[in-house]
Amino acid sequence: MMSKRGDMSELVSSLGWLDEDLSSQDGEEGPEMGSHRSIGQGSEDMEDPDEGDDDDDDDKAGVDGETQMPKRRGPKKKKMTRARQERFKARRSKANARERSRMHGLNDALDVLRKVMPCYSKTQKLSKIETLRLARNYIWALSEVLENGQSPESHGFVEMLCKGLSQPTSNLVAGCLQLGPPAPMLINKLDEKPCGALAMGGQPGHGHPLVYPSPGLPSPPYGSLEASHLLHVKSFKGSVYEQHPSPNDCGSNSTPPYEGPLTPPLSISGNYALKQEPSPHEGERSYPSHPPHFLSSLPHYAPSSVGHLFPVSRYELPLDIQAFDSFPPPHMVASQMGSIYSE
DNA sequence: TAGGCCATCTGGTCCT
DNA sequence: AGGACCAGATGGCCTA
Repeated sequence: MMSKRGDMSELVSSLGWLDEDLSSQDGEEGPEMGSHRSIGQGSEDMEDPDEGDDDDDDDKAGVDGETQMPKRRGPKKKKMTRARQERFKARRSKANARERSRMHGLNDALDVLRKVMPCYSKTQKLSKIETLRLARNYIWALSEVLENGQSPESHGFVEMLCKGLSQPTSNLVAGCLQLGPPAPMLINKLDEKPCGALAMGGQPGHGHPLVYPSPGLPSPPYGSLEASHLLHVKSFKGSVYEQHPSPNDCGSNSTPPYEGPLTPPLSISGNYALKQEPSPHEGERSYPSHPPHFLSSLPHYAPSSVGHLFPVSRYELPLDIQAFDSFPPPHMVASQMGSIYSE
């Protein structure tokens, strides 16, 4: 398959805008990146700002409308002097480094987010998209707890958490929420144990073989529980199936569940005996109409304070997981989240 | 081997 | 002018 980039490369090269030296730019950056790295350098970035007025903007000439000039007319300033090459390379290299740094910051933030999710695994990281989906669901579910009094032990709560998640992620979450109350000795051993094993056999009397494995489902391990995350699941003392869904559960309360165009239907629904009805509004977002009120108590933080992201290794959940018989009260959630951004 | 996920490079656009 | 942000492209790695 000839890629677009490949096409551009050929085009640019044929126009003589490329200097063979450029193909080795950014050589200091990582082992990857192959031949495509030098593509697209016929843009204005290549132009030397010192070259005079009549040299520039021949790209824009074709865009500005009145004149239907072709973008490139004739062999103008196609020569890449050594100095220009060096300038361009330096600029590109700096931009690449910034972009890498920016993406690393984004990934660090995602890691932090993963760690405050109700299910966290060192060995089986949630993908980026699944992390975001689970976070959305978690906020949504907590808001239901706070605003509508929905029980975090209810079947609807778990259903909300798993809404739109992929099958393995749903199993991971469901498996983690199957845990009984954390025992101190158990907590220390949770790190490396797949939560599936815990759910199935680690907690006799609490682990109900209702969630998985299920025929056709991938087998655990999907992850394990961090001790700090047991705070999120401590309220799940028994199986979620020890209760019948109440009229307050998400399926019937005022806040319609999210039914976005997400991943394929959840097999977990079978395990939970949940009904995954196809949404009549596929593609529409159906979030709660207003943000959870506990979020309003979160401290404001300037983006700049998040810019230098706190090292993940230094991040600790400040909540005492033993302190609550149920979900942490909103103000604790808020303070916890506030502490994330106060470093 | 196909597909999913990811990191990286890149050029364009917007903002300060 | 330079940086931040974004989206597209690409190739590597992993797994079913």
